[in-house]
Amino acid sequence: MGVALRDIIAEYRTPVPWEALTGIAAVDAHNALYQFLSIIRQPDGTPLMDQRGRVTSHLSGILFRTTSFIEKGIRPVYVFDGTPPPFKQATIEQRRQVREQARARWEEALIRGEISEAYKQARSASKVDDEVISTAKTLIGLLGLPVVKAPSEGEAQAAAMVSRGDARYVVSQDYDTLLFGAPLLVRNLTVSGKRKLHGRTISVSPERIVLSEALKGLDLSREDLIRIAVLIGTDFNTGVRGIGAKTALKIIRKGEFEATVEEKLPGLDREAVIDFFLDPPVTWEYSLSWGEPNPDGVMRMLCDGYDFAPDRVGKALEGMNVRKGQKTLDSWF
DNA sequence: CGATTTCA
DNA sequence: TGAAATCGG
Repeated sequence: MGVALRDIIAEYRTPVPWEALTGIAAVDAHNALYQFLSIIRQPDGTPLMDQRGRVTSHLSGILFRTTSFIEKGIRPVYVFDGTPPPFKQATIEQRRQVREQARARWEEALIRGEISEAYKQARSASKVDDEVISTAKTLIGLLGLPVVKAPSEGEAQAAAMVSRGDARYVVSQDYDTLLFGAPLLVRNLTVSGKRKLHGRTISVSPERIVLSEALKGLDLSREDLIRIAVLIGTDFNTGVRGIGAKTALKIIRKGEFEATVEEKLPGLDREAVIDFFLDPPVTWEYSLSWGEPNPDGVMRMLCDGYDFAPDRVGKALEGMNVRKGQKTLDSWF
């Protein structure tokens, strides 16, 4: 779900204009899908669904964001998760329980007629399941974009692809990719530039975090940053209750990481977690090739399959380079 | 969230 | 016309 590094990383975020973001972007697919699933909902928490009751929030999100990226000169490659490491199991189980509780609370809130509470719980009940992943991959393929399947964590794979120079930056809301060594992370890469916060609409713009700048500014090595994350808690270990990013930073500065772990996190295999961040399983067996979008295939999938309105899908596709295959698109109107 | 419509 | 409201599936 992401490491709570925000309190020490925040000052190294800098606004970045869209024009500076052209080129290949390694998108943390799980992060994007979760975002879509959790946010694209009705006020009572009901997600977008087709007539058969299948969730379509993520398909809407991918379609419109991807076509918009292409128009802006951004070439996204969606990086998906592979098999999680065994020591992530506790986190996975805990999240499952949180989701189940949220689902129950969602239903209860609906019965009481508490709409905003229902929405909040529905968000927490979101799950990026196999169906979401496979339908997302199908749509991404029809849009002509490459997909990379990580051997393990998608965030690690995306970071490695940027390190190697196959992509310019990672797109994610989470800071975990920095721990995996992503040289450049871009957050808030949302098209509308608006977000609802406490019922108010605030404007958000893309921001970048350059890992080397953050490490230099904090006077930390990447391993130190990982140690801070371990104290706070990561996807692979629970942190110390009462220790946030600021406190963890002080502990690292005083050289008390080992002692703190011994005392507060007994039984934690800290080396295993640190090693995983420093040298995670990644693959170089991928090919980044952008094909032509298949407008007819997209229309068939979304309109025939999931009850999307042809005019809206067609309009989104027109923004892409559908010069070829224009005839097939016209035939839908 | 992103697109579209409504409203001041 | 631009920001706010709401629609989409």
